[in-house]
Amino acid sequence: MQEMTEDDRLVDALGETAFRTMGPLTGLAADAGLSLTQLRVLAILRDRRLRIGDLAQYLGLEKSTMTGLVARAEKKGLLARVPNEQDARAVDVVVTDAGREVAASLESAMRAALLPLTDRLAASDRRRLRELLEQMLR
Amino acid sequence: MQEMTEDDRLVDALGETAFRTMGPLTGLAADAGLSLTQLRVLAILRDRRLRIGDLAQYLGLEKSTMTGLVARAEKKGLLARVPNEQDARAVDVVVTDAGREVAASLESAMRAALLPLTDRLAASDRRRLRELLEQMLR
DNA sequence: TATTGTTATACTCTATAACTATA
DNA sequence: TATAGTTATAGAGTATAACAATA
Repeated sequence: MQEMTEDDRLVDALGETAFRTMGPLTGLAADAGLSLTQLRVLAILRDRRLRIGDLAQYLGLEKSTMTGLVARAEKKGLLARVPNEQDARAVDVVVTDAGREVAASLESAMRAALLPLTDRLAASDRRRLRELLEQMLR
Repeated sequence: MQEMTEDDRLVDALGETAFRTMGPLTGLAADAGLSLTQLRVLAILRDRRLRIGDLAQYLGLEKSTMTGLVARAEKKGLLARVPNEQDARAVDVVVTDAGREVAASLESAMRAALLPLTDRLAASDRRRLRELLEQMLR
């Protein structure tokens, strides 16, 4: 049996962390009648408006997939399509007031749901972990 | 605008880390013709055999969902169903040799795919991050 | 001609409800 | 009667390919 390297162990821990984080998030989104992807779209559009194609690229999805996601969120009243002023082919996607409310209430629920994950760490370790993750993501 | 607490920032960083980790993993699994869930099943069954219901519970899915997942993986030759010896109603799921090969090759590909995520950290910081994550997950 | 978004189609994932076989 | 798993059905997410409107 091959010994795992230090970096292998880090990568494994990142993977496990991702699964343990996604679980609660998926559940919470589902409770609100949303998929994780729709939740991400809501978060992304919180402070900007993007065209369908840009949104798709941002999420690594096909344009046609984005069309469907936006259509379903629009039917729920969370997003709206508005014509792009510069380019008549393009469509801007914006969050509605209702969408903003849902996003805000989910945001706090998610923080509450993820916090228990960090229970095993002392406050100083949580701070250090936060610093390291932020640096990694920068 | 409310100031974010230290813990809020940690939770946000965990969420972002999860998304940034899942992206590459999903892509790699897809390249191998697998969903992330099927990959997890392969990993879970690496060193044990579980019944359909136990697998479902482990993953937080319905039995009927598990039936489909196993059926598709079985059709690809990665998993096999074997009758449970104690209970004639039950079915054990096991990984085939082909499944083991796929899992092993994906494992190394995944490590390679996630490593760049940690580029911005010095070796000592990567080590510290690994320690903190392992402690958190313990 | 090239690009933006939509539509048509197909497959996977997921859940709920009804069912079969066994306990 | 209760449990294990399957089947039928339905909706969401995803991709590919073909298409219409605009650039």
